[in-house]
Amino acid sequence: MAHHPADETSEYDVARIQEKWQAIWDDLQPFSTRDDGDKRPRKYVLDMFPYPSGDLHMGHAEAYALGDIIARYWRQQGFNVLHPIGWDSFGLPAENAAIKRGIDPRPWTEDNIAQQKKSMKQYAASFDWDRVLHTSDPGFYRWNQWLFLKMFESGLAYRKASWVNWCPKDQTVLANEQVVDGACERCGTTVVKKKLTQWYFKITDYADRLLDDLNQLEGFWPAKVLAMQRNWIGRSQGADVDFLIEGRDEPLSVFTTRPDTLFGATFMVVAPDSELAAELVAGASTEVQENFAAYLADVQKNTEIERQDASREKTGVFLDRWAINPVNGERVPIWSADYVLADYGHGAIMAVPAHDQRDLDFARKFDLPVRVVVDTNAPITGAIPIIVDGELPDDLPPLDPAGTGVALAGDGRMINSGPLDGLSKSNAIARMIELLESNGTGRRATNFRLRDWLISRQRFWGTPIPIIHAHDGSLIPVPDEQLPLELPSAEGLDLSPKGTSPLGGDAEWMSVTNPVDGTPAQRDPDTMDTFVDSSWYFLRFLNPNDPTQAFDPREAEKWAPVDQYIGGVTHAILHLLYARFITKVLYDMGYVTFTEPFSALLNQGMVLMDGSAMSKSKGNLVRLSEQIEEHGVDAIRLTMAFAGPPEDDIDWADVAPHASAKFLARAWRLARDVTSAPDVEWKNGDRDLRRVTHQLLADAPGLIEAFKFNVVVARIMELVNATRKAIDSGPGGADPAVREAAETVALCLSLFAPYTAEEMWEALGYPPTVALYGWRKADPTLLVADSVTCVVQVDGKLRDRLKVSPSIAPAELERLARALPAVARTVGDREIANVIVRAPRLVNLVTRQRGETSPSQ
RNA sequence: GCCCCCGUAGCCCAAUUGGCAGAGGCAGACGACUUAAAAUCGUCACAGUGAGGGUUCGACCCCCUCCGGGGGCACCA
Repeated sequence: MAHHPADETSEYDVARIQEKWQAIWDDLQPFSTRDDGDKRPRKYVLDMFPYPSGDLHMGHAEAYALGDIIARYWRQQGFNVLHPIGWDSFGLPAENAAIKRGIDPRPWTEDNIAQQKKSMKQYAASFDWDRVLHTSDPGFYRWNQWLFLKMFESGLAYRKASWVNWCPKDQTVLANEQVVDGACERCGTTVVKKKLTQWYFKITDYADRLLDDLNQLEGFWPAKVLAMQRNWIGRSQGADVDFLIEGRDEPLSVFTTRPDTLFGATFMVVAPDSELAAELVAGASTEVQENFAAYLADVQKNTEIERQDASREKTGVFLDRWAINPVNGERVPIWSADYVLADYGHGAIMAVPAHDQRDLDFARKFDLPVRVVVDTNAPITGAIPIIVDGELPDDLPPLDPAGTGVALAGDGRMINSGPLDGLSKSNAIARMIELLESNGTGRRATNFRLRDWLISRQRFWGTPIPIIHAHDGSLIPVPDEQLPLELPSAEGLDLSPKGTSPLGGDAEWMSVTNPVDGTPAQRDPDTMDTFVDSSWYFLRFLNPNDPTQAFDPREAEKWAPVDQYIGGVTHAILHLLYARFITKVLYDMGYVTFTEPFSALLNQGMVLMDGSAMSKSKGNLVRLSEQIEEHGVDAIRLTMAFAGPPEDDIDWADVAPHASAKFLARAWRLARDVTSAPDVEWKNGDRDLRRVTHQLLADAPGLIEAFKFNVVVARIMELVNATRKAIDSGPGGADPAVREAAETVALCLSLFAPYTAEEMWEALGYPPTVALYGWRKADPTLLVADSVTCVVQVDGKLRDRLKVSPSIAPAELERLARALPAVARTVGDREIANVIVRAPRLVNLVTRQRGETSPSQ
């Protein structure tokens, strides 16, 4: 009782404790990573940085609780842990709030950051507060501009005119990744197509590496995220095939994954919105041109949602042009239809209706020929159809896709295909590619679903693109000494969405002198996608205030890549793909020595209320500030950790923060009830309690590293219960084992409930701070039980138990088991056929009827 | 349509990866303390693992089929 100051109440007063320790931590700065002479091994633990729209919410509370457990864990294990935080402070919410209130986005953003920072400190997140960054800070986005210019120099940033996704509400273009089910990811408005000249990053140059390097992350990233990334990149292997076009000099190339079916190509289709279609139709009759123009107009009225509806009727027009099949010299008609996409492959396909469902649907609609070239009923080694007793079954489906309407997509043997006849699908593909390559009419080819990353935005609140448009149309980088190219004040600017960049309305800002020849020129009025900011911010944390470089490569060598990244699965594709891409670009440029930015990834689930995501409109919003007010920070953090596996969603209706608070008070009371001095000899303590303590010391690290935080909390509860029992009805509060147990509880709790842990640690007679006190190793002699329970089974059923030494010999164990009365009774007059002994845990006696030599049939 | 994940007490979740189904918590019942209540402390009850089949001496765990829930991709040639 002597170890806590008398002037403090004996109540567990959450508000008082929180205030007290925030002041101490501010003073001691226990989580700073400034010391260059630090010889400890390093860990970089990073939480995805928040968007400063309002105060922290329950989702932040979960993410930052989990990230903080990991950061505190590695510190406790003796690592020098870098755990920084910053704000993703550019973007639409600030801009929209500014428009709504008629103010500049800056103060709104700054207020929110100040609020969130205060809340994070209260939440006891162990961030290094010396390394804060904001992406809307010119000191940060200056290096965004540097990155852009590096990309521009190396040809990875380029402008092109194309049909882009356009959100009519936000009045801005969207990256492919920001279009979900044909609607704007942000506001849900149906996205339309618009032809614009925009800036792109050439991520497709890295498609192979982005896909192949995912293998390195296997086991360290959630399998789900790896699958989503692989799906998104969508690599297809096949061949390009060149078709001659009558009346055209250049052949037309198509991409196909099924070059084996080239003999079955009966028509070609080009995307209506492609250059190719326009060119082909230009040489056709007036009637065809009119038909095509009408069709194209029709297609462009369709929204993405309508176009992606695969069940809708096929549409198209004949272009009255003809192509020559390079393998059999056949003339095939060329059609245009919107089921072919302009920006995939070559914007044109060879149609093989017998073996492709889309082509078959089209052929049936427009009465085009269907020719089967793969006998999908012919037997293939290891594939269907199944041969029964050496005979083919006689109920095989007919090879009549035109009649049945079902394309024959399966494997089989080639027919009607000249030199390919008799080959299996995979052999025919290989053979056809050889043929095409030797004739010079085709070649092996790969295509990706992934498109280049559209990075320009027609909005104000983002990084200005550092390019000057000369009067002759040439693109000139803003000279380095003129960076940062700062955003002007929003005052007097019309930020409201109108389809053109607000910056374009600032004539003074827009006008610039061409740095090459001194002539008048214009700035680029667009700003960058905020995903550019977050694609490299983890490197900026290494020297967040360095005015001379984006990051110090030597610091990157020390700390990067990020050892543990923590964030929501909502960023499984976009942010992670872009960060992986930019990391590879920086690697190629020689700035970093690694190719993947995040060595390990943990996705936390969502916090729900009554089964669905919280929202004001649903009326199921739980306010973090109110939860903290009611239960305390520690109880909320603990509840987040204890609710279940981190990647599972937490339904706040299913968890009990008040129970966490009760448990923490219970733990805290242990420290108060310890009556021995800090220097007692633990080895004289109660052995049973010590065993529980040391079992936890032995198991906790592995459980934390496996992210089984809920299990660790359960085990701490177990130790608290055992300690309570020892105090109240065991050896009592003076027993050294009770002190050892209470100290262990404090050490473990410091990961989850820092305030309670500090308070206990102080009450137990130690100076601050428990967060920097190292982990204690378990005593192996306390991990071996004096005796273990051995299960005795007869025919797999539990019949009795034995208390035996852990080191008992199998033969001895079997003898003891056979001698048990319950065993003898169960075996009866049956004969023991087999004995399985897994000393010291289990004996299983397998019996059979006397006289039988083998188990009955 | 294709691919992936998950189904364990009323509820949230464990189970050393094939060896006693229960660590922990919520909710519940009972008891102690109290004039009473709250808080606290203690005791107790509750499932045979979504269904069916298979492999095995032995299956929550591995295999197959089905049911239920969740997620990703999808006119990408």
